[in-house]
Amino acid sequence: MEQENDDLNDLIRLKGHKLTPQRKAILAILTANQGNPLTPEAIYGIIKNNKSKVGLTTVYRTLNLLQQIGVVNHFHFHEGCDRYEVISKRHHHYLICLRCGKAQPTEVCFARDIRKEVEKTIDFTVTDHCLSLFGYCADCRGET
Amino acid sequence: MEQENDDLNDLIRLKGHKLTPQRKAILAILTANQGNPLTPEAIYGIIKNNKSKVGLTTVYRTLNLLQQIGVVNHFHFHEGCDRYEVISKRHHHYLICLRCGKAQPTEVCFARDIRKEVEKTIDFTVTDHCLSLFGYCADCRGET
DNA sequence: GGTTATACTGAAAATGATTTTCAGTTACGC
DNA sequence: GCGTAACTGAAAATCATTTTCAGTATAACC
Repeated sequence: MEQENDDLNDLIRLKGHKLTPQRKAILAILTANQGNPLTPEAIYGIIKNNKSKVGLTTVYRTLNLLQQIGVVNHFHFHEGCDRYEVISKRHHHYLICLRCGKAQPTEVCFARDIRKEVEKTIDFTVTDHCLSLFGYCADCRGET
Repeated sequence: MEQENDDLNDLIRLKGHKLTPQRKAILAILTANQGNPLTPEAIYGIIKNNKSKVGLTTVYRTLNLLQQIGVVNHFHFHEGCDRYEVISKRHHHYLICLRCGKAQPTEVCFARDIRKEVEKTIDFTVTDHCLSLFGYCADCRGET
């Protein structure tokens, strides 16, 4: 995990940005939470729970930077705010429960097929996609 | 088109809500813009360009109502605001150009396959999904 | 067709997420 | 080590959206 972070830390420098303690802290939190995309507010909360001290502004700015250099992805869970996660080797999407709000990852994705199909019919080059599935998790399905 | 609106207007009453001129106006704008999901602000702008006068608050409230009774859908185009469209018989998704921002609909969708595949591996009932494809349209592909 | 309760509307204020500003601080190339 | 350009954080600004509340209008009832 430390190893992993070293790589990502190096990437920040490689892309011409400064490696500050704030950026390291945010990246560490994100890598410790793979499979659990976090809101900026949640990241800020985790930082406050540790001794560290990073402004919320910096959390937003760092997430934008990390997204720009291709380290993190963001998701919309119909919540009014975005969630961020480090991009992992295994492409995945989320199943969001409409009752309890919990999100669980799934590796099921037909993006390649969709892309191929789209590009066959429309003159458009697909480079990215965003898929979220909504429904009810095992715990919530039975409830009224 | 008028015919179509009559059906939707009736639905508002059927679901126990009052049919006000404001709601009729907003629904008319939405039905006149199928295949072109609009932001609340855009709807408000169109209303102002006509003689009509509807508050922005009412636009938001009406969109929520229409969504609740299953008349409209909303989309996220990574813009910071949602877009709304009347639900049509033909299920579709959008291709959003990362340069010019234009969105074009496509009927390509593997939702049924994705759902089946997900439910085979995870104990989760999928009821809805949200898919957006990003990339470059024919006009923008060549540009620097 | 008039009356009335209740739902609806609009302006302004409140909220919540995010961005900008700006003065002070720090990483890192030299 | 030094200097500069990039970075940070607090406060203010912005933008989308929701709430509040007093006034208004729909449609159910007579």
